[in-house]
Amino acid sequence: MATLSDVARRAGVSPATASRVINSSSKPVTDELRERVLAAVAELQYVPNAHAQLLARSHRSAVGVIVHDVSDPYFAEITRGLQRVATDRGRLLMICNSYRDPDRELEYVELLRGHQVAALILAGSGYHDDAFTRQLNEKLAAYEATGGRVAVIGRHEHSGDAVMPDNRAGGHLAGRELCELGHRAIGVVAGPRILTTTTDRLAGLRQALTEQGRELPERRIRYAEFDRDGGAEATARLLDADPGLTAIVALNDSMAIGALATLRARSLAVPRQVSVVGFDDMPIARDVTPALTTVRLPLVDMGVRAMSLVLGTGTSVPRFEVLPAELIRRDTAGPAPAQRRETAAPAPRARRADAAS
Amino acid sequence: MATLSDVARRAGVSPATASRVINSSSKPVTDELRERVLAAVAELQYVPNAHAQLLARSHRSAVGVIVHDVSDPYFAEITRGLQRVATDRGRLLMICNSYRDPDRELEYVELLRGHQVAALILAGSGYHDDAFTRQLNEKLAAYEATGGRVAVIGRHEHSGDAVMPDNRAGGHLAGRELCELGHRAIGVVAGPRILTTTTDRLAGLRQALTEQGRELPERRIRYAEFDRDGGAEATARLLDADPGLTAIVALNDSMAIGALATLRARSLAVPRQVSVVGFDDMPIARDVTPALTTVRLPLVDMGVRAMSLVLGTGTSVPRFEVLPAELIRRDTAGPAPAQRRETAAPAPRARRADAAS
DNA sequence: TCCCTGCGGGAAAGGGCTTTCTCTGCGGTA
DNA sequence: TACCGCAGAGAAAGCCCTTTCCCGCAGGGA
Repeated sequence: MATLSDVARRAGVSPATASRVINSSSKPVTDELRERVLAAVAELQYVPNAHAQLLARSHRSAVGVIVHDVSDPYFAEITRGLQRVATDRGRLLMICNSYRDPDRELEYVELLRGHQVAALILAGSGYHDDAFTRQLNEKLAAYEATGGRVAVIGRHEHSGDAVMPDNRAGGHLAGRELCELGHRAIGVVAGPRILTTTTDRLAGLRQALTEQGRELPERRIRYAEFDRDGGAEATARLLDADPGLTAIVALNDSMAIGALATLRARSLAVPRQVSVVGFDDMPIARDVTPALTTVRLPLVDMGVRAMSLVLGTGTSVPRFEVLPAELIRRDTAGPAPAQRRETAAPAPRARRADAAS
Repeated sequence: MATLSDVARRAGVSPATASRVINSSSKPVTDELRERVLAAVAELQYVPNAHAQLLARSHRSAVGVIVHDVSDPYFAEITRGLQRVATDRGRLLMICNSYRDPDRELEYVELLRGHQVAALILAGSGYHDDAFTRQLNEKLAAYEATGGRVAVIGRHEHSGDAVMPDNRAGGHLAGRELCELGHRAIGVVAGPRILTTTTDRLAGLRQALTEQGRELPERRIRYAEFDRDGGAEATARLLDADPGLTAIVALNDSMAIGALATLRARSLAVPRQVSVVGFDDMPIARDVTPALTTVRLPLVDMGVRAMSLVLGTGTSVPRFEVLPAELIRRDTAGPAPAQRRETAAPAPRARRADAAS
């Protein structure tokens, strides 16, 4: 690889001058030398060694991001928001997938710190695991102590800046909707119980049912992986245990899609026999058939906010933003079947949130 | 940030010794000093500066990847394959999204070269743009000249190692299937015409139709963005121009999903009135309703192969691997409607490639 | 007792870049 | 004419590590 001194030598100038030309520094350089340097750069196909640059420069510019899995639409959307702001501000993003492995998360914090990122963003559910949470907080605190900025998305156990989707309110929306549609036998297809996202959404759901005089016994909940296959499998277990279920809440849309697959395989009509409500409103939700009724989270916006917090001026008080959830009514949730319905169907209203395009 | 000399000072040893302990070098260090160093590391929360390390060490380890968009399932799958091999070999991946912008692609090649990646993988369609192709090849050649390894996935215009899905054969499969089902009025929802992927798939499709005595006039092709909305929009234009179409080939699954949305919005039954065939077989294809008949590409495997090529021993002859396409029959392609059907329906056969799970 | 060997440790030389500091030479002012 | 100031270039000091080279010392063999 050609180095800066190669360029300088070829142009017949000092490395200092070459550097100034290449970085268009404020220090003036005569046009003639500038030309010579530029020519040498082109001839040698010179590209500065980024590591040497980062070492020599003092200011850090890249931002580290740790997500569960970028290819999961939930995180893809959040990442889109992060990217948008980062690109606007000329920041590079280093994105790492933890695949929901707490140890890997810890490792990545170290790795990114080692890469001298200016800020760190952790997106995705926290864990009900005190030892891990303590360790993570220690590492984050150490990082912040050296001037690093930290923001978390969707996890409340860290003390720094945080952007939180209102998971609890979202769960509540889903629960209330199904109650109003007259459902009593409601099953839940949940993500891993160690995730705070799971328990938060579940808590809101349970609260809604309780308010309506229903309840949510443990036997109507199945925990599985937070993905399509997990949802399919949990739904199967749920139906095996209680064939009389008239509604299923899936704690994210991927699981909801799995639930729909299982229902289809068992020839249960949606929503005539069984209603389904998802969570997140990822893009594909409107394209499955029937289109998925779900709880929308402003995913892109969450990313935008988190990145803005972290790149903005730091305050000593950690900021905490809660972004609202919203119920999107499409076609998978309908009135409970008559023989099981307990209350009158609600007044008619527009049932579709968005037209097919 | 604590530095190595901070650690060394605190432990009362030289930086050399500290470095040896931290990197568990082969050079022996007495247990006592080792302990002291480790203690100092823990107390100071020391993390080595990755840039300094990379500068000091000679060997490059990270691998750069340029894709159109990781959150696009096509690339998500490829990336999964890349990751798998990279992780096995202890390599870090730097993934960059070009968002199908050739200039950004060029920039990223420079950027990754600057970051001293050991290898570079470009995934995604090439462009019908000679000036760009030449520039890219120059940059890649310059990189290879300094010992870098390069592999491309799905683009044939570069001379190095390449992994190619058989786009042409895939197009042929889709075309033949629809011909055998008796379709004559076949429309195509295509990606941007500047992409080689588009033209390759189109060429195979056209060949199949020609072989069956049909043809594929330009007026039955609509070009649009390679995503869901592009597919929806192109399908609408196609149907407006020719309402008598009995089949639509979408040149990727995202577009196919858009096509299904448009057909649904126009109350055209799939596959009774209009058949649809997609391309890629991304995971969601089996979960839409009706489940999507599509051409499967071994996406994960493509990633695995490319990474293996690039991390394997280099040969002077560039290797070129073509991976086969396969038709996956699900529920969106059926016999042409009777009044339009031109040949007898084919012999009955199993129509579903995979059971609902 | 002396020398050689080998182990454990440190000094120091990079690695490629940025940036401050220094130096030279010129034009302008008193 | 003497001096000051400044523009433009280079020298050199880091940035933080790794790794080679070298040194001192203890133990073993002659």
